[in-house]
Amino acid sequence: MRLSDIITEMILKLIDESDQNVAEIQRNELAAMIGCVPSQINYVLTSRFTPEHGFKVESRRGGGGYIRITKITMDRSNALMHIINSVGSSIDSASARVLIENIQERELVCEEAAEVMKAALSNNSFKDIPVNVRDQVRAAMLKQMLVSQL
Amino acid sequence: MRLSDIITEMILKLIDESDQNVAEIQRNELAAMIGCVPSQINYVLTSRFTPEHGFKVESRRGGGGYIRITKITMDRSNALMHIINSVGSSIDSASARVLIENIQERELVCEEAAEVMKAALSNNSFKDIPVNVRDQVRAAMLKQMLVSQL
DNA sequence: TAGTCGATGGTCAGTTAAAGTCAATATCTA
DNA sequence: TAGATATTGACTTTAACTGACCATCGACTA
Repeated sequence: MRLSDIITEMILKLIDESDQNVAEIQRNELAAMIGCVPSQINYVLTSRFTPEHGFKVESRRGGGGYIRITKITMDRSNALMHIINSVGSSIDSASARVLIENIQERELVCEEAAEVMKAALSNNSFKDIPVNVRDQVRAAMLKQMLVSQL
Repeated sequence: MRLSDIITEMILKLIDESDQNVAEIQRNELAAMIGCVPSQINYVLTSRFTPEHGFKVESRRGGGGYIRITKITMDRSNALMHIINSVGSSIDSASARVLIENIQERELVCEEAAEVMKAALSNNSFKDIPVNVRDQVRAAMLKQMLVSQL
């Protein structure tokens, strides 16, 4: 059995045992328990606990640091997830705007958040970004912002 | 639990209990009560009770010395304007994140909006933007987003 | 009134305790 | 066997914590 699978199972088990769909781990501790290098934990997190997989990962460095993995379950989040997955690797300005207005109307995000998203994606913000990567950057950013609302 | 968190909570509680948004402590006494070195109190004060966090700290040495921590209250849009004006034409990722966390803590924007801002400015979103314009784009975008919340 | 002494708080450089990144290498799988 | 996936470990960054030494204040005393 692969290391990655062992780590994945451990984390899933921790989430399952918690009543909040959250697992809070200490990277070094978990690595020691499993017997792998700490950075392997990062690999698993970035390859299998991504937003696309329905997870949110937060962390803090320094003494008393931690990594918190949350499983997304709610309806609103499901709808958002669906939208996130529908955004490809590139999106033009007009489509992005329509999309944001749509999720706002459906009350998937609050008005303030929607305003911030529109501001972030505005032409004004993008004017120094080379044209050839704009739509790509916009898509990545849009997804990142939507994920933050899960 | 971290020492810093314990100290932070103690101070916040003292402020909360006072009717003037002020806590007055004796450094050595508090340190002894918690069981840490006195300078740890300073660490907490400089890392979590700064003006950016909305606090003012005054102190006096010598016999009968004290440390007085005051919570500043300011009108929301004035505070936001002040912050927008303090952002130059370029800002690095870490500074931007700190800034957003501050305005969130001070409740100048709602949590959702702050999350969106952090997501938009994350390194992840900026991956495809040429390094030489990143900080510039970030500053423009940050200001644009803050303005959207006025 | 000047000096000094005890009681405070302040500073800073160094240590420890995390987590993050990245490039090199290994292993699988189509 | 080529390309995707997995694994490793050296190096980086961030946050918390400590202790030795410094600065300031107030009171007391010669």
